[in-house]
Amino acid sequence: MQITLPDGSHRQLPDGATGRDLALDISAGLARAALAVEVTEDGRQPEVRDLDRPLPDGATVAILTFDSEGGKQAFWHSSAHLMAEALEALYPGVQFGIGPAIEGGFYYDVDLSATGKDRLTDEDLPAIEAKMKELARGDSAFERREVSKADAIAYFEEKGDPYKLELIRDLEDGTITFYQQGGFVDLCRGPHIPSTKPIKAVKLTSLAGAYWRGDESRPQLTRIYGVTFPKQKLLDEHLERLELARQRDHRKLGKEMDLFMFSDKVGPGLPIWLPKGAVLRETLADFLKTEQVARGYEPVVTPHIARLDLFRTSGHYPYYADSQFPPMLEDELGPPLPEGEDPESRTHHTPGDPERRERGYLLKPMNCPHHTQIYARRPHSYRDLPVRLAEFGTVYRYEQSGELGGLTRVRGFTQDDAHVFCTPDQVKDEFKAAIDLTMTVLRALNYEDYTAQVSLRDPANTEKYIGEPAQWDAAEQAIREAAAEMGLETVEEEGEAAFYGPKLDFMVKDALGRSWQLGTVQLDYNLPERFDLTYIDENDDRVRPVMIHRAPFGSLERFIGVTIEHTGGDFPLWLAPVQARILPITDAQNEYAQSVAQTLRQSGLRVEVDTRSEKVGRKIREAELDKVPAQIVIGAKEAEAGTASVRRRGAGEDGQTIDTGAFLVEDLARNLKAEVDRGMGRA
RNA sequence: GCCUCCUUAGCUCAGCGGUAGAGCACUUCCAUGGUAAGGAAGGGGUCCCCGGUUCAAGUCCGGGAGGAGGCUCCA
Repeated sequence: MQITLPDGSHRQLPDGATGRDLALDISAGLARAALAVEVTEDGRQPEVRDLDRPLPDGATVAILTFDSEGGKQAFWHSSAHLMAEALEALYPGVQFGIGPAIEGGFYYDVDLSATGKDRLTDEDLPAIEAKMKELARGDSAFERREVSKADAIAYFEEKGDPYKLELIRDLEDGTITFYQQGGFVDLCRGPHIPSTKPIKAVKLTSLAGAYWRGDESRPQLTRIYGVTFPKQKLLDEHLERLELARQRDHRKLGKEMDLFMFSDKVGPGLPIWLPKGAVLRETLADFLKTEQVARGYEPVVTPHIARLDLFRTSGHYPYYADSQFPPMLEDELGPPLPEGEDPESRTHHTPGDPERRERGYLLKPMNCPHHTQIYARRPHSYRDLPVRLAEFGTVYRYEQSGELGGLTRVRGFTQDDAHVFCTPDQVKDEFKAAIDLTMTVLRALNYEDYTAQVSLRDPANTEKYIGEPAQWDAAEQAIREAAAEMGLETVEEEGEAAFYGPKLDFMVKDALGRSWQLGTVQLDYNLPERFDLTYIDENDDRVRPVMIHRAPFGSLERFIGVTIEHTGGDFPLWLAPVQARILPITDAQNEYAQSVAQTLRQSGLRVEVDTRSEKVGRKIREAELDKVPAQIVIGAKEAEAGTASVRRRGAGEDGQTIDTGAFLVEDLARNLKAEVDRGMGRA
């Protein structure tokens, strides 16, 4: 038989040869490192398979080692099985859910209720790790076996594992495989590595509760997360990388750099912006406001609350009542309370009952309902459109307590929101313009590593969306076309749409690799309908406008949180809360330093003066740690000559130039100001 | 909301039944030093909150609040 390698070369092997045979044919070293193979048969998707399965004639085959993604996945998946084997040895009777490989490791969901062990804690993990290493040294092969559905069911009924049985019942007969290593048998599609032996370094990282099949109404299993490596050194490096990521965590940097805080008394998920953090917000907002003026947006300002009726019309209330702060009720117009019900309970959540027409106010969860009222204040001609209303609007959402985190998930946040009201003909151009604005924003902050996601309806769950299916189809198609015409590569995600329409989301990753939605452009045919918005077209007919919701940052909170991590706190000059710090060498230069600071401030720069009686070395060190981009050293020479020496942050590392030289103070001010303007795209 | 973990000085953390500790920060004094930490002295704590066990509780037990990582949900 003939096998093609990824480089295009061919190998002749005897019929029935396996991946291992192929690896051996190439080199003994590769055979030792080989974990699995990736097989591509004519015209099919590549498939990762066990090393010891016979190869199909004529296929293209890549040998996978731990260096490849597929190799890692097989390695970690096998590690999950190894952990399961260890758990079964330590806790007989343990029942298993699913145990997949994930990005950066693996987990297994287990139910310990039948073992007498009521719960697992961190202290139990080292024993499990030790057992895994012991079993791994036993060098048991992962053996694949095809079984009939009946046999599979019989096995797990005998074993008493209801979760596996449920999984098997959903599978088709004839496609079921078991894998066994040592005494442990698991239902598994594979692939696996040949044996447990390469699993040398093991770290179980955390415990979490996870509902069976992600369903809150089903039992909660214990999820054990772990990661393994073929060498201890790789594990050490992995842990070191995690530690470095933690150094970039915006919660840590935000505290160190004095950007924002939380207070128990103010409340969870309600960030408080400190002076330096407020500068970030305002600078970003100014940057966007300037862009928006150039793009035909008009600013508006609306209140933080509105009558419940506004949100009844918009559909936010009562359907999303449990993710909103409880309404402020004035009185109740509905039927009397049922016998025995505490009237107090009615002053909080009263979701879901449209007959009970409470009167009151709601903290706004979105700005759009308010904006519809601005549009609706007078009749519009098609000649007026598009109308683009922009507001940095602060909204409040009652996120579940377990969901809150730093600045990326909060309960009160400010959207750089705008709503474009346009004719159906204008939708595509307006949508494209919003994409362009979002990309401009991301470019200004040097974001390159983002993905654009088309968020679509969940076809299996259409009742949670408002509006007509035909409109949804049209809207989803319009988004695809606009993105394609903007040259944007997109991925499509079902079930991620807003309840009122599909959207295009810009996703970026944080320091820990979690993906967050920042910018978003959303298409909405529904609110115009609900609020009966119209314009008069060329034929003097009343026609529905289309609404586009868009927020290039998404929210200032999340955007800044992610940007802190993206930059590691090293903000570009235009964004840095303190752009320059003057460092007099001795107290004798303090006065001159103040005059330099004054000159720079008059150019609009944010400047501090470090007048402490410390050595320059100390002042420079601390300016570096505070991530001040321009450090301006002033000694007797500068004071004499009317100049200032500039040291840029990061200088001195790797033998770089330490200072960029002495400038006349006026020139320095002009240079820095020009750099700021360039950064904001206003050169 | 559920699971696991955490909460001690402004910050980072040690202490884990017997009168609260370190480094940094802060204050004062000395030193006036040219590109990443000069020296000395000093001040600073309801050990998250509420109960319980104990002669004695940051320390053990229960409950609560807040935070972290997951799960679920998501406008």
